[in-house]
Amino acid sequence: MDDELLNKPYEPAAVEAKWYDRWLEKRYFHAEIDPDKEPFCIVIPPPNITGSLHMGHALNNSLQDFITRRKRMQGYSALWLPGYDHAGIATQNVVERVLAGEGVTRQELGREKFVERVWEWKAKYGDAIIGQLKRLGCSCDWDRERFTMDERYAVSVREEFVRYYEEGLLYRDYYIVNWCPRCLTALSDIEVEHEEVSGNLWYIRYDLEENGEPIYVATTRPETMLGDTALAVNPEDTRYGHLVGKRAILPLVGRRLPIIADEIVDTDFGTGVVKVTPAHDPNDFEMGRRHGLEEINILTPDAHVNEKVGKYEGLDRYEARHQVVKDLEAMGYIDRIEPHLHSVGHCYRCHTVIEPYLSLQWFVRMKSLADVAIKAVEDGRIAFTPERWARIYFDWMYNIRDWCVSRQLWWGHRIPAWYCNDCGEILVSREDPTACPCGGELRQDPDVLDTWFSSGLWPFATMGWPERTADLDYFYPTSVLVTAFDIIFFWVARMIVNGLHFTGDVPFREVFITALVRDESGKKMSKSVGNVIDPLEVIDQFGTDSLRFTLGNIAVPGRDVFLSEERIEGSRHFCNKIWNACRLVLRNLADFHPAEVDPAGLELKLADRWILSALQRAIYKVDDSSDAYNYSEVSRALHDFFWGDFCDWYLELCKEPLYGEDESAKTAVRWVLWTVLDTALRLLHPIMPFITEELWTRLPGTGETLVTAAWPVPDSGYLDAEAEREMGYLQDIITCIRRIRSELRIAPSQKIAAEFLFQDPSIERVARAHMADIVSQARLAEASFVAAVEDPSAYARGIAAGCEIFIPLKGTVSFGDEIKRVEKEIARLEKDAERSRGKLADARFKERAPEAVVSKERDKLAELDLKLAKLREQRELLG
RNA sequence: GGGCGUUUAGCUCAGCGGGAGAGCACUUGCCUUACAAGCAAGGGGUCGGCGGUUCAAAUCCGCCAACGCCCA
Repeated sequence: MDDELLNKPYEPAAVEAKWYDRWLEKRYFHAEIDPDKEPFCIVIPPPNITGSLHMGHALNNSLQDFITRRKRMQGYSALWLPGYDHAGIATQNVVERVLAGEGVTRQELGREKFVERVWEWKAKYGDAIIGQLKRLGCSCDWDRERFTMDERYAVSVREEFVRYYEEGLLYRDYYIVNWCPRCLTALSDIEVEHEEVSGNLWYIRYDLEENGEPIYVATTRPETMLGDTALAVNPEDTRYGHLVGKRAILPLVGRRLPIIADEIVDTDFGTGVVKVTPAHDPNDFEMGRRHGLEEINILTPDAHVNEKVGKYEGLDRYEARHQVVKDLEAMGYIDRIEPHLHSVGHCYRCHTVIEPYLSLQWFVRMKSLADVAIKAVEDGRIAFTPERWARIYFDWMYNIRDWCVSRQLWWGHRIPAWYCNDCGEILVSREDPTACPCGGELRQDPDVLDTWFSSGLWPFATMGWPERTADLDYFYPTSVLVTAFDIIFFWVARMIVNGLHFTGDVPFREVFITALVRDESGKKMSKSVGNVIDPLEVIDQFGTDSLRFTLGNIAVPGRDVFLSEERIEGSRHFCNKIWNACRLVLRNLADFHPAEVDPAGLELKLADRWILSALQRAIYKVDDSSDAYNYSEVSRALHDFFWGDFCDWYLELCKEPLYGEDESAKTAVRWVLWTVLDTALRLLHPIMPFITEELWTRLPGTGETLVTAAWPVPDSGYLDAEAEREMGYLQDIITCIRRIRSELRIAPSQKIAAEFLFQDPSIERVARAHMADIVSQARLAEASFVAAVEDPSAYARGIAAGCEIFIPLKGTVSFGDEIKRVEKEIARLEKDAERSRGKLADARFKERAPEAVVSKERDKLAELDLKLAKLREQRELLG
């Protein structure tokens, strides 16, 4: 063959570089609005611009590409809309870290300069991410690439804010929020990660004002006592009923604290009396509002004690804790200290301990929005796969709380609210206002919006909403969202809420929740642990298709997946197998013209009919499993068909006619080879786009690209149960002889004679008709048919489907080996026979089990008994 | 505290009511003209434990244990 590429093992790098550029050049990935086609649309979960893509992205995007490519081949106008997310807090942190390396803080740089720096960062990493998606082979429509901070996208976000405000669903309030003292911003409830931390329970004595009666109060955060404005007990708690309505003295501070009764107090916690610090605990805050308590904020935004508590001012919260405890102890107010395990919230971006903090923030009123969103999933307009994730969604939605959307950051969508310095009026509008109606001076809210507030518009803002664009008309609602479970609350739920609210329709019809990728020891891959496998390194080493096939292979729905290099290597072997099989076929199809062949006129032999039948089954299986989002099954079906059926059996069996003299047989085989490869490469394309493209375009009579070629449709006319059954006999006979050869250590180069004694005439007919195949595959010198064997002890004796096979033991073979072989076989069959006999001896089995099951069992036992009889006879003859 | 998931061959995992499977690793024999990144054959498992349903359970149900995750 004169083609250099095909003379070597598969080299992914050259093939990948060649094809992706060509695909772009030809704009195959561009989705047109075509009324004659059904639309299919996926919007990418926009990766953060904080850095590069990890293995989770590789999995997620490989699967999206699989889905999109298959739909495109099925004739849909398939749009995969790409983009990335500005990721406010995460990106701001990353850039701040870079600045820190230069010895500058963002405050020193100033807001404007800082934001410029972030844009520079975005330019660099946005490109890097796109480069990675391209290396992965992603067939995104790059003409429609979007970024959540695009000017056009900002219009959508502004519209969202204004509409929510106008509808009364957005409000501004002093409220206790989750505050990150390092990021210096408010966070929403779900941006807080709770962790069990071992701390202490400090029992502090408060004295009753009227008579000095001691009241013991347990707390995990003694420093907050500085902001206490009450003590509380449960109204049902008989131990403390007499205290309610009286007052206690706050140690160190001397403030008089009312003692209140509130149902929220847990009688089992500590002593049953709790301190109430409305400005520093969410429960206390609620209690405080119910009872009209004073809210005393004792901390600065960076969690240092503020000027309200003279002596401790300037201490950070942990120094303050230490000092407060020390002082209390010195004054005899500490009753005891117990070790205590409790849950502490941490910032999901920087892992600093969260401080519940009173501040003025913007909130979205969620209840009514959530009700609509719940209904959409309940009535099936949106379906989750795997289904159980819907429950996670419901649980969260049912217990929804108002969403704090303002962030004290610089990187993000600026809140479109202006405050009048004179009259205090709040203006929220689509256009920037210049002055207050009262004539007063305006200042814009300095804060930005939660990133998820903007990404919650992704499926339709990317298509131009609030304008009614042609893209929205055609592609919206999108078809399926492919993402990981960890952002169901952050993102999936909010897109559903926004989609229903603003477009009146669901944003997507299905949500496919993919697995999380873990390393080989089961840990979540993370940079800090250092166990990440970089997708690009894997691609460099093994090729994109190997990585994609591996990711598909391990993608069992509903389970986290483990990735190891060994596994990827296995996929590389599969690539190479495909490559080499195609080399064999291609070198024999050089002058083959499929268009000139009339399939109806071909004389198909058993192996041809069998492989065509298996091919149809592979199509059915790939279709069913793809529709069920079970990519592990898809890749297994492809692997088993291509390697197990096509390479191991058909390619070996086809050589005889392929290299033979019979022209019509040759034509038939060449047509089958062509057909199987053509179809198999189409089936493989969505998961292994590069290698299949390279090989398919080399097949005679195909086309310039597989990207837009038609997806195979199974032809039930080729399903052939008879061929499958008969091929099974041949495989059984061939394997039986090979096993004898192997166990008797007969070298492959040594051709041997075999005598066949048939019990089953129908099998005999098949075997006789295909004896040439048996001879070639089992490496026989000659085959003969006998009615009986004179001296069986001179033979190795194999029992296959419907026949006995005798192989002369001419001296070269040890009788001892044959005895061992036969004994082993007997032992194995006996186990099966015993179980089968037991079943059939059970009257209730015969009564109640379906007839088909019973007769199958009977046949099985009869066959086993027959085989056993022959083998036992052989064992005795061998002495 | 509430919920979910996992437990099958040495390793990683499929299978989820009727004959225990794959890949890797291991053993044996092979450079057989597509492929040694390969071919052929083989060894290896009371399917976490206990109980139940069923003619039949790795598969369905209950309890328990271990590990992991989510929510509070």
